[in-house]
Amino acid sequence: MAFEQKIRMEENVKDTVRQLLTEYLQANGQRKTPERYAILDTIYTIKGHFGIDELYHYMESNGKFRVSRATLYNTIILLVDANLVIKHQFGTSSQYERAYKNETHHHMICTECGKVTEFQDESLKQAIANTKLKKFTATHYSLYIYGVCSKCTWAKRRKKKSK
Amino acid sequence: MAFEQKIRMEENVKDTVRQLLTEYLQANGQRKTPERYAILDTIYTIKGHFGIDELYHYMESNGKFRVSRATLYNTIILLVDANLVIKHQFGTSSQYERAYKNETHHHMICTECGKVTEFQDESLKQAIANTKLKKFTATHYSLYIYGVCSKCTWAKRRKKKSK
DNA sequence: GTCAGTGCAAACTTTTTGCAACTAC
DNA sequence: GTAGTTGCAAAAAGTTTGCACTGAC
Repeated sequence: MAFEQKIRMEENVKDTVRQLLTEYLQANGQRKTPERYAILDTIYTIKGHFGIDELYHYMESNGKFRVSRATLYNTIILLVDANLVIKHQFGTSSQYERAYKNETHHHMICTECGKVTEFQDESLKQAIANTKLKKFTATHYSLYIYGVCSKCTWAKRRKKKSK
Repeated sequence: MAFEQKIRMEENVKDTVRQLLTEYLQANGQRKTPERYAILDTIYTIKGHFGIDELYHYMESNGKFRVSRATLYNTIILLVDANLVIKHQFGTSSQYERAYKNETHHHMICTECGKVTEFQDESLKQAIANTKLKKFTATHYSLYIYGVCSKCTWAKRRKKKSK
């Protein structure tokens, strides 16, 4: 796919989620503040996972719009409720990622170095989607597979030998 | 199964994990302190998930052995490394559960009230176990399905109506 | 004009760290 | 005896909260 086409698609996604946010705010009688749109836009600019602090610094250095941490915390909860952002809890701090037009993926987490790698698996995806739950309306899910990445496997062996 | 038999099985599990801890400590040249065994024992007495604070108060009120929070944090990391405890990150604070002889299960998490419910699903379990990962040695996994529990579904409807 | 939403700083919660005292080896 | 561990208290990290001010409606 051509580069320019990719950019155009990204813009479409941004427009769409902006629209979705507007609808959500209207439906809930909440205000359409510039902060909320700026935060949503930034989130859909970032690829992959991010934490609140990262988001804060990204927006600050980007210079387009400055918001306080408190507003980030408030807004991210709103965006999670609006199903525009997904929340994860990998390590100490919460991690987030965009929810709309984001390919479902699973996570491998290295227990040695904490590195998080995404991967796709169609049959796994289907197995989870086909699972019927009692007394529960599922909206989304997270699968975290813990283990040791190849890099750390070697580091660990060296470490054990030297002891 | 008779009640007494269950108790006996539980005791066997405790003995086994104590043994496993001993082996782990020996293999890594670490000390066999009474604190470590007391903490392991307590964890395998608790059924289900627990946080550090819960564990702290449980041990305190139980009166058998008093340990500091710092030691709990240190020891739980050790036990996770020894594959005797599994770490989760549901909400703000870390949650843990015993790893040995604990039926693999999945988690449903209500995004409204935060309630965590466990469930079993054999085909899901197999689908995950059969997934091949590149450059990664998996030890265990966690599947969290987010959504709204039946209780909160009703509460939410009432709330929306009243708005 | 009104009240939801924002920024700031203080408070709070959970986890980590430095250091003296202790104890398993 | 000596280093690995523990307990304590202080610090750090992440998140929430109270309140005055601002701006979307």
